[in-house]
Parts: sequence; C-alpha cells; structure tokens
Amino acid sequence: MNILIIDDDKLVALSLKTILESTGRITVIAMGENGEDAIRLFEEHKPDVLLMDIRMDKMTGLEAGEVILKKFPTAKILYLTTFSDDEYIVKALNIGAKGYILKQDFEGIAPALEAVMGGQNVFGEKVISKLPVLMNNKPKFDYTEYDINEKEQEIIKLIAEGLSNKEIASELFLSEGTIRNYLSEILEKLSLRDRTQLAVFYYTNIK
Amino acid sequence: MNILIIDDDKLVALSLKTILESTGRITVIAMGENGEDAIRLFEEHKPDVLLMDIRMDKMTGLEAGEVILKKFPTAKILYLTTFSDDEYIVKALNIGAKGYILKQDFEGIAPALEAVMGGQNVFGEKVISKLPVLMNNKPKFDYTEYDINEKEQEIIKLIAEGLSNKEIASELFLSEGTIRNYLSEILEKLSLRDRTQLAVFYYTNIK
DNA sequence: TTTTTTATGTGACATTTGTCATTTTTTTCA
DNA sequence: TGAAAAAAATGACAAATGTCACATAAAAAA
Repeated sequence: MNILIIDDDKLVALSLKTILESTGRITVIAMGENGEDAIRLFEEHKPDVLLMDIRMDKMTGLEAGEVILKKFPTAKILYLTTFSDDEYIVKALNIGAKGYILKQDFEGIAPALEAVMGGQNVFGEKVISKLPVLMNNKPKFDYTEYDINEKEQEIIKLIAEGLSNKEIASELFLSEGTIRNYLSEILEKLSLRDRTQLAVFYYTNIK
Repeated sequence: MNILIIDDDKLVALSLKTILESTGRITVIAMGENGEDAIRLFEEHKPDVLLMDIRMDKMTGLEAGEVILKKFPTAKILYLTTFSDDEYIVKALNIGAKGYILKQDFEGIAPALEAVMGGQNVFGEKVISKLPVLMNNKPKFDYTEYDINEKEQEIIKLIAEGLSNKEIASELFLSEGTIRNYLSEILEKLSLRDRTQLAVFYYTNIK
C-alpha cells in the first residue's frame, strides 16, 4: 500500500514513515509539509491513502482535503490530529474524509491505514464519543443581532421551559407586569406573536 | 491477536475464520452462534476482540454485547451486519461497541480488527454517512401510550409550529371551538397546562 | 447634588386561551 | 331504517396573555 504523509513537523513525519514502513506492508511514496504539498504530491503519486495533519501553516489539511476530494472523489484521506480539535471533526466528516485519529495512538495508525485501505472509516476513541454532541450543534445563535440583552435571554429560556409569566416573575423576583413587558419587547424584536411561537423559535433556532 | 467469532450462519463464521487466519496475524480462539455463546465464550477465552453478528436468534448481538461490556468494560466488540440496519447503529454506539461494519466488505474485516485492536473505532462507509440523521433521532415517541389519536397528533404538530387556535381551525376546516376542545383533551392526556408547554413537550420528546 | 438614563412596575384594555356542560351533526352498523 | 357512538360545534366563563401609555425607583453620569 502506497501512502503520502503530510505533516508540518518533519520529525513527526519521519517517525511516522519509520513506524509505518516497519510493518512491511506500507510504503511511503512521498512526504510533504503543508496543504499545497498535499495537493501537488497527491496528483503526482496518486497514493492509496493520504495521511495528513489537520492543522498546518499556509493551507490547513481540511482545505487541501477539500480540493483533493473535489478532483478525486475516491481519494482516501485519513486525518491526524494532535489533540482532538472538536471544531474540525464534523468538518472533516462532511468533506468526506475516511477517518480522524490521534497522533498519540502510535500503534493504532498502521492498522487504521489498512482498514481505510479496505474501505472502512476509522475514528479515534475520543473522537467518536464527541460526535453526538457535535452533530447536534446548531450554529450558535447570535442574540446581539436582535438586540436581546441578558435578562431577555433569561426570560426566553424560561418561556422555552413552559413557565407562565407569574412563574417567571417569581423565579426572577420581578413583578408579573414586568415580565409581560419584557416578553412584549422580545416578541417585537423577534417578530413573533406569542410565547408559543417564541418557544418554537427557541427550539428551532437556539437550542 | 486472538478473536472470538459469533455468527448464527455457520458457513459465514467458517469463511470468516479462514479469511482472518490467512493473514497470519489473527487467531480465532473460539466460535459460537448466538448471544449466549458469546457471553459464555467471552468469559472463557477473554479474546482481544469479539467479532459478532448483530442479528441472531435467542439473544441479539446487542443484548449480548451489553452484558459483556457491563462485566468487562474494556471489551472490544466489533459488530458485523448483513445490510446496514439503521436502528442498530446508534444502539451499538451507545453500548460502547468499537465498530460496525458490513459483512460484504470482505477485505476490510481483517484490517478493521487490527485497527480496533489498536484502539480505534471502525465503521463501514454507509454507516458513517447515516450517523448524522440517526444521532438526532429521538426514540420514536409512542402516541398510543397517551391515547392520542391522529387528529390530535395533527393539532399538536400545528401548535408546535406556533399556530393559533383560529389558524389551526382554518387549516383543518374545523371551528375554533373544536380546536379548543381538542387542545384541552390533549393537555389533559399529557398532563400539561397550556399550548406553550405542549410545544416544549413536542420539541423535547417528539421531534 | 441634580440630571439623565435605565430598570421596574402599574393599570387598563382587547384578545386569546383553556375548561366545561351541552347541543348538533355525522358516522357506524345492527 | 333508526338507535348508538363518534365527531364537531356552541356558549359561557375565568384566567392568562400581550400591548400600551404612563408612573416610580434605582443607577449612572453630569
């Protein structure tokens, strides 16, 4: 199996090469240290698998991967990461990477490569446990865009828990009338009609 | 690496054994054909990895896996499936399986085992692409448990879209009063107080 | 300090909401 | 057909809701 290694830390890249080639079943046909190298070397060598660091100077592994996968949709890319950078996991999956594993898992890398070669997807232990949370994540809602202050946010949250104005009032040590006024303001700002629509808005846009 | 194979199709089990042992790095220390075998043989042999079919008579692979993982939390279980049975994927992940791959991926199985041995998680191609959808899916809500009929469900849905009684009435060609009555019924059945709580209930338990 | 701003509260009002008892209409099916 | 059951509607009511104009209190700025 021919692979291409991309890592901006030359020492890491070299160690990887040594480890992998010691298996006798893997050949490192080229190495590079940034995203541009990745693209160029991939086109040049068409490796079976591209083993690439996710964060590098110039062009990140993700950007490079995107370019490569666009041109070669069957390319098999396995990302390496130093410490599970949450933000990248979902992105990597979306562009169609075959895996995402931690550099620390030394012994795990060679078998992972072979599994990818065999058509599987491979993810490090901690990566998979984070998936449920990451998947669900709506893009964080920007309250400031609607000019909604903290107290208003608090009220929104309580309404989205199903509390009545009276209950909210006692929860926040304010009078019921005040809550009503706040709510009125909130509805105005979000162009909604009533508390139910607000709750719906909350669940579809915020939480 | 010592592995235990559990599959109720003896032919499949035997083929697997042949394929895997031909690698020279895998030893099949035992084979079984149902969940009970799995539990018994696992305790007896403590294999490095348990390769198990997910649907079998008597006790499913999932149930067996649950029992085993309860007793041996570090057990490495890799599920095999004939054709990606959506319902099981999430369940398998939840109980802590290390992977879920298709039997069809013949060449992929041995490397997958090695990757799992090396601490990775392995998933078949189609499996991973389904994850986003499956994760989000709450356990299907059982309306019948609350004696909620179809019309009521329809009304619940519309309330959860933020419609007023009048709007719902016109949407369903019923009078507003009727909607009110229906809603009243629904709230009673679900032990809720008002439409906002119903919307909240919808987003937290149903959709 | 006084002034200004901000936060909180009040009261009045129309509307919507949820409950309930009862009636009317429609459907079922014996 | 016609009696029984189910579905839809009505009317009356209390409570909650949302809006608005305005009052009061508290905090910040001058």
